[in-house]
Amino acid sequence: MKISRSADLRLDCQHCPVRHRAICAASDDGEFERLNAIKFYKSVPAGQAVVLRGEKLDVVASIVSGVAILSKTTADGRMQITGILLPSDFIGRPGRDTCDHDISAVTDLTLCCFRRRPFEDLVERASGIRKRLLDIAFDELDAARTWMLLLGCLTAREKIVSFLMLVVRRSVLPEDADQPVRIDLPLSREATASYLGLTIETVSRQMSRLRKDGLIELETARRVIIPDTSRLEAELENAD
Amino acid sequence: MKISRSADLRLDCQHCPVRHRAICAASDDGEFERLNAIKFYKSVPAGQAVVLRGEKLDVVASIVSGVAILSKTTADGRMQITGILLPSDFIGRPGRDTCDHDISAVTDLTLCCFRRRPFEDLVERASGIRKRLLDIAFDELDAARTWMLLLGCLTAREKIVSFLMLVVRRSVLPEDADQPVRIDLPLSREATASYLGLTIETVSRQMSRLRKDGLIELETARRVIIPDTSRLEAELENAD
DNA sequence: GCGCTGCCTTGATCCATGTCAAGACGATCC
DNA sequence: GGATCGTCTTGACATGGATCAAGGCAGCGC
Repeated sequence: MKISRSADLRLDCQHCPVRHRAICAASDDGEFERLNAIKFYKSVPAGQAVVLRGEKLDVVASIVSGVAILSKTTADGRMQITGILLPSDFIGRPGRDTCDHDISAVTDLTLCCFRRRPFEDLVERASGIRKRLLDIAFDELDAARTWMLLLGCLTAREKIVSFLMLVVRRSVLPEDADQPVRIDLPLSREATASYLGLTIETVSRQMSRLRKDGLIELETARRVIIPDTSRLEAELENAD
Repeated sequence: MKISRSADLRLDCQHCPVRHRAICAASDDGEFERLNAIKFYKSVPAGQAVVLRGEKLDVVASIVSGVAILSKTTADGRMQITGILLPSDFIGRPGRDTCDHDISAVTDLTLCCFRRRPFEDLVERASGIRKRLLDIAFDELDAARTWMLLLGCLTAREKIVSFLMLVVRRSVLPEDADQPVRIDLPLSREATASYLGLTIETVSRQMSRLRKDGLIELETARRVIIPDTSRLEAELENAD
């Protein structure tokens, strides 16, 4: 990733939308100040790569706004999306200067970046950040393993329902979940297919079947209304 | 996991087979002494669970000898193995007292355990252990994501070849890899199937096809001879 | 309005892998 | 040796999802 500071970004930690969930969340005042001192913002336009596999990556970052994907690709071009990155999610690997993933921006992205070395030094000294980092790593690991269950064992319909419920959980407040819910899918059909280990056509067909079964309505291809989330979730009673 | 100390285990760190690869690897003398002071050994017989999903787990541990598996299961019994644990691999999650996985012993197991709280305290104070732990977590994460590519994109044959090569890499010295190699598969056909997101029958058939194609020989079902590892690996030229 | 272009949907067909079923093989016990 | 049991292999068949192919539809530039 080229480190091009975005002069037009004047975000301030006080008003940062991810202040309480990102890597900086658990830091006390002193740690926070030091993080603040070394941070800089960066924008990445939709569709552009943030890093490619094997490239040098000498920053770590939090996503402030936008959606990115982590992916791996086979030599002959088959791609698997291994994670969606939403605001507050963490990018990069302390202790290593290369990346073994492709990361790319799905929408326009704002990143809060830290040069890796100063960040590592800070992690050494700041126990709040350190704990948060370790927790983030283990949470990601749990999520990856949960996704392995999905990829290896679930049917196409269960995969789609799992994906819809994932978006609901990340974008709807728990207290609103018993009413009809409208969600915007962060991924195209193609990206969804790649995330779920399916093809575009299968994703599309299963969406149509869920619509015919009355479990969802499609306002547009990317905007979904779920009249009753518990009924949709019930489709997973054999899964999870 | 019940903490039953094994009185008959008198292993000593000096002669520990995983001394240089496990969580203790990067620790300096002082840290090492303190780890040593709180460690205790535990045996788990083959087939027995180490922890079940949701159970309390108030220790962390390194595998000293034997093979264990991490797995997740759906409500109706479909199982996905999410990782194989071999000697030097790490079990447990600092900072959390429950486990969201099943872990079970495939062979008789010897674990080097640390009660979680004292271990966490030590991690706070010992930077060598801390770095090693973070590195282990990120390595596991990379491995999990690589496996997602396998589960989502590879064919049955490619999955089997990947698995065989994985065992080769973990059990054969690099300098011996250009000669015919004999490996003992750590998993039954059933467990292999579950690891690869396949059925027993498909695993068995693909092994037979690899045999007919002259890429492997089957001394027994679990003991495989690979006359030419590079030729086997070439089967993956479209994958990875 | 019209014609692109990119994304999505739907239908027809195919095939890799799953499912069901029948042995084969090896270990263990008597 | 023979019976039994668990594990593995092989065959016949079924099917979920992939592939191939043909439009539909919304956004955008002209």
